[in-house]
This record gives sequence, C-alpha cells and structure tokens, in this order.
Amino acid sequence: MTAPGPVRIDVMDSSSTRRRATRAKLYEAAVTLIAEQGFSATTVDEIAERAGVAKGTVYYNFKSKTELFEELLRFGVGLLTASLQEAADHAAERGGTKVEALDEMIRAGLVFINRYPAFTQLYVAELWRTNRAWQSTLMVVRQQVVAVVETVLRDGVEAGELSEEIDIPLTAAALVGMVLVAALDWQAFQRERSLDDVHGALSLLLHGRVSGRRD
Amino acid sequence: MTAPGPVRIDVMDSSSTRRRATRAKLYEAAVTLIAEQGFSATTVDEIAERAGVAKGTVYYNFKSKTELFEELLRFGVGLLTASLQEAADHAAERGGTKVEALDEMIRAGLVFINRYPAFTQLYVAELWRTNRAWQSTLMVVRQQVVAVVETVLRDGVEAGELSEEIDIPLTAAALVGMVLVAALDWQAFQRERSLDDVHGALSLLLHGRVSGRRD
DNA sequence: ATTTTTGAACTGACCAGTCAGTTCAAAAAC
DNA sequence: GTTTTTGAACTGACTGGTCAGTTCAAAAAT
Repeated sequence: MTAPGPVRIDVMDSSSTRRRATRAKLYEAAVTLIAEQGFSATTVDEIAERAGVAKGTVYYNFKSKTELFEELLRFGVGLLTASLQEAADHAAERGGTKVEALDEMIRAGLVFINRYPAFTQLYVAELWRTNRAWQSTLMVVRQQVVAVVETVLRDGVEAGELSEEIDIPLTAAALVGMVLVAALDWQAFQRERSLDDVHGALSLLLHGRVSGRRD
Repeated sequence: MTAPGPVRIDVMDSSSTRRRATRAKLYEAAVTLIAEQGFSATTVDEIAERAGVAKGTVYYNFKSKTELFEELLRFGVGLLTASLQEAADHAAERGGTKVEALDEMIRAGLVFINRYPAFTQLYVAELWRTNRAWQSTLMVVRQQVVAVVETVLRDGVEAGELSEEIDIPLTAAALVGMVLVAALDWQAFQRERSLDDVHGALSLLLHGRVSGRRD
C-alpha cells in the first residue's frame, strides 16, 4: 500500500479551498448590496451578515472595504470580457461576418447582464465617477471591455466589411453603452420582455434597419 | 380696522428671488459633489460650504438632504427634456424627417451633457438602483425623458418613415443609453474629441451606415 | 415688520477598522 | 494510533471618529 508520500505541498497554498469559498460568499453578498445602495451606503457589517460571516473575517480576507470592492470589480469584469471574447471567437470560427460577431457579442452581453444584473448596475453606477479611490482600477477594467469590441470593429474595417468612416473608439463606447443601458432598462422597467425581444431591437439598430425599408 | 386686507398673495410665495438664488447655489454645489462622490458620501456640511452658505440655510430651504436631492433631479431632468423637446420641435418646424429629428435630439443630448456633465453622471449612477428613497421620483423623471424619444419614433413609424419592425420602448431606451454612455465616455476618457466627432459617430449608427457601403 | 440667513453647539445613531481571543484540522511527536 | 502542537481562519466586542438633523438667538436683507 505504498504510503501516499508524505509531503503535502498544498499546505502553503494561500488560497485554500476554505478561503476561496469565504471570498466568494463575500463577493456575492457585496455585489447585491452595493448595487442596491451604492458603495458608501453599504456597511461592512451588512456585507458580513449577508455572507453569513463575522465582520472580522472580511478584514482577514481583504485589506479594506475598498479593496474588497476593487477585487469584486476585477472579478466581475473578467467574467464579462471572457464571455464577450468567447462570443467573438465563436462567430469567427464559424466563419461569420464581423457584423455577425458583433451581433453575437450583443447577445453575450445581454446574457451576462441577465445573469448578473447587480454587477452591471454597480459597474455603470461607478464607472464615470471621478476622484474616487478605485478610479484607476475602473479605468483598466473599462478598457478591457471596450478593447474587445474595438478589435472586432477594427478587423471589420480592415476586411472592408465595415465602413471606413466609423470612429472606432467612439463607436465601441456607443455600442457598449447601448447594450448596457438597454439591458438595465429591460431589467428594471420592462421585465416582461424576453431576451430575444431585446436582442432583436438592438440587432435592428446595429444592422441599420431602423430607418427605411419594410419588407 | 380688522383689516381683512386685500389678501396678500405673495406672502405665501415661497419662491422669492432671494430664495431661488440660494436654492440654485445649493443645487449647483450638490450636483458636483454628489456626481463625484455619490449621495451617501456627500455630507450636508460639504454642500453648504461649497455653496458658500450656512448649514442652517440648507435646512431652512429643504426638508432634508434627500429632498434636496430629489428636487435637484426634477430640476435637471426638466432642463434635459425641454432641450430634447425643443430640438424635436425645431426639426419638425423645418419640415425635416423624423430621422433628422432624432439626429437633432442626439445633438441636443450631447450639448446638454457637455454643459452639465455632473448632472448626467449622477443621473446615470442612480437610475437603476432599487430600494432607494427617491426611487419613485427617478421613475417619473426617466419616463419623461424616454417619452420624448418614443413619441418621435412613433410618429416616424406612422408616417412610414421608420420600419414597423422596431420595438418602440426598447429602441427608445437603447438610443437614450447610446447617447448617455457615449457622451459620458467622451467626457471621462476622450476629452480631446469634439462634440461633432461624437455626434458624427452616433449619427452613423442611427442612420445604419456602420456596416457596408463606402462612398 | 417680516422673511431669510447665520453659525455654532448639540445629540444620538452609525460605522470602518482593530485586536485579543477561539476554533479545529492537519502535522509532528510520541 | 494516540497525544500534542501549530497556525490559518475566523470571531465579535470595542474604539475613535463622523454625520444628519435640530435648535435658536442674533443679524441681515427686503
């Protein structure tokens, strides 16, 4: 029965399973509370209580309330960009056009917001504030999102599929904004609509079929 | 005696010139601070100081910090809708198409945001939050903005100028979002661009000339 | 003469962050 | 294989400070 070999390396792994689980619970608790109330109005006691954890645990796992928030931002935006990138790659694999890729990304964005509405809310609410502690984190994180869209636009222009007239950074920002706001509005004020309804409306705008032509 | 007196109406006039001026100073101070820091992180003392007014004056003019904020929201959105409506009417007078009217409204939106960036920031940051004291005020105020756009879209469809496919409420929300986010992004991250650049990019999207056709 | 503003003092609630102490599963010693 | 030790993870009462909102007498403005 050859002993399993004594030396257990993972002892030093600072991200033990237990710790990871605790952090995840804290993210989960913080994201909803901050989305609803804003950062300043949300207390660390509330976060701890909602996570089912003592206040001290928050400070054992994070340096401060602000740091918890910043890591939450990085974590969430990581999920979003991965999802957008995957959609773009997927469309590319299938040999679709860049407009099709954008369309897929819009859908991926909507799916994400539908699954994590609180995170999106919080992101939009904080993004354009100035002079806040986490400003630089936000800028980095915003750039990650926009860059994914910009790349697709750039490829589309190079391939001659998109108009050379378009201003890539501005168009990317506008597209992201369109999806964010339409989705938040859907979640907040038009819950009865299906994801396909929303996707359809945005797709129409993207394809420029708002004006003109009826079939 | 017993002078029943000619009922002095203006006694009840709570909006004397002086008071209006004080309130305006308080709005002005509050809007910047709250846009930068958020509602909860902004103290009444700060607002009073920035407005160059004593703290007691704040409470003489407003019932509470929350009420000051709600009135600020109503005041600001009043300006915005008036501006959008004016743009729409203006385009209509000139006998332009509805797409032209939308284009004018986009420009009016950009001009507004350019003039009152702090208000826009604050509006976007608060709009989709839930469970806050001023939630109902926000819903009313949002509806006013969206309604202006919806009306133009509806007229456009009726006139056969816009596709009957479009989903009016969703499209209106998406258009408003597109402008809001593109403009905030412009203000925050792409200051060097001119208003015309931004307007051009959005106009291209509106006219559906992103994909295809180069001249 | 009445409205509006001032400013400073006060209250009571609330909150971020700290720290001395507890828990417990795994490693080491026996 | 039983006992002891270790230390990462967690706990929650406590502290020092902050803030919204109140009060009010006196001053200024109209």
